[in-house]
Amino acid sequence: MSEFRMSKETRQQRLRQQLEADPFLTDEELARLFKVSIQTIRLDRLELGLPELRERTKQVAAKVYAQVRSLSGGEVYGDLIDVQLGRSGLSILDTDENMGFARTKIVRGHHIFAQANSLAVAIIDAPTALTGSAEIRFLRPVKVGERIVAKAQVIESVKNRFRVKVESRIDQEEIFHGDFVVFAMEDGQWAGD
Amino acid sequence: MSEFRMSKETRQQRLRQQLEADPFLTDEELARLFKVSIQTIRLDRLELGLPELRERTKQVAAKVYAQVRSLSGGEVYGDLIDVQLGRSGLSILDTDENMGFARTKIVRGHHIFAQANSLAVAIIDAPTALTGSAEIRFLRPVKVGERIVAKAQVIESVKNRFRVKVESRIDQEEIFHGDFVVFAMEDGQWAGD
DNA sequence: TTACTATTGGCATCTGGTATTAATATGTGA
DNA sequence: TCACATATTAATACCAGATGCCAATAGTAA
Repeated sequence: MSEFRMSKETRQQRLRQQLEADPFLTDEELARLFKVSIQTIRLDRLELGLPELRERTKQVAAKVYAQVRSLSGGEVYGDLIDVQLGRSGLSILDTDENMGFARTKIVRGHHIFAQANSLAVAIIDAPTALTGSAEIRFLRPVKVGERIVAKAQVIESVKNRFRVKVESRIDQEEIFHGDFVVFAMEDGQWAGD
Repeated sequence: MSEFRMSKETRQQRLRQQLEADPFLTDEELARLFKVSIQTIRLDRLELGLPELRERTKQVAAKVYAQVRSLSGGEVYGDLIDVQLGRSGLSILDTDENMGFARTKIVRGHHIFAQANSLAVAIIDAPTALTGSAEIRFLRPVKVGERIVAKAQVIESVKNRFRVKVESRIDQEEIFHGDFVVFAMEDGQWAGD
């Protein structure tokens, strides 16, 4: 019979945690969970500034969606500033929120790689070019919001095999470099594979 | 005045594509887009078996959410299937149209890298982990639509420095492998940088 | 008791739909 | 050209999961 009555404060804290753990709970379910009325839950959400179920769902969905899309963009990841086909190229990437880890705001390595890789491929003077291998190094973490400038240069080419060096900088400071081996190919070379 | 009237069939096809590209469109917006009434859109969705906005949103959200939550949500590129923190992990990436070059339908290397890299980082048992360097090799081109299974294994760890080997396969055939050096870090280690 | 906060209830309203039925267009074959 | 089929639009009732607002009640400390 002794129905414990949680203090408003602790209830609200737990509410926060609960929704963090599972954002797909309706107010009704939450009300049952905390043994209070639906209205109380709504008041709590209001006071805490927590959005409703649909909004939460949308936020979860949109977050990932943006992430995947950002990697899927055009043929070059970043903005191509200058290209001398077969020789060198330059691209800029403005990093943003959804390229980074939510907690640390540090840009995930594969975005930095994507910029370098797509640039390395873009400067090859051939209908199609594919990365064969690469040796890369991340020199310091990049924070969300920083602008990365990548410079690529062909340093050797033997037949259809190119070695491309890419250096990425933020304000002159080198934050990444990579040696890429890229293969140029005739159209349809791999088509019947 | 010549208002073109798309055939029902082509409209429905485009509707499908449109929702694939952006699942967050209401019937109203779709109606405007296709210049038909809202009812027509609803009939189309019914015939095509396409769920309503909220359902679509939920599905996108749930998919992400299903991925192991050991990291904060959708931090991994691909679907995390299994993780033994500090030891090994497995992820699947279903490649699609917009991961590839439009002309050749070959998946851009950085998507393959992104899967491997984020997996390598995910299996480290630390609040934060960052890629320091990597040596990678693309063994054959991947065509759009193929399913890549990446397997990662920690093969050495000295203090906060881990060497992780990742092998990516399509139907048992190895298509990529990489040696990553990943650093684990305490919370806030780079914060004041 | 009084005063105040916390909780609950009731009601109108909103969005983005489903489900159903009916009224119009529009096109096509005979 | 008429008749029928198919496609489109319209109208209405209903639902979930909310918001916003106001009034009623419970609990609690001075």
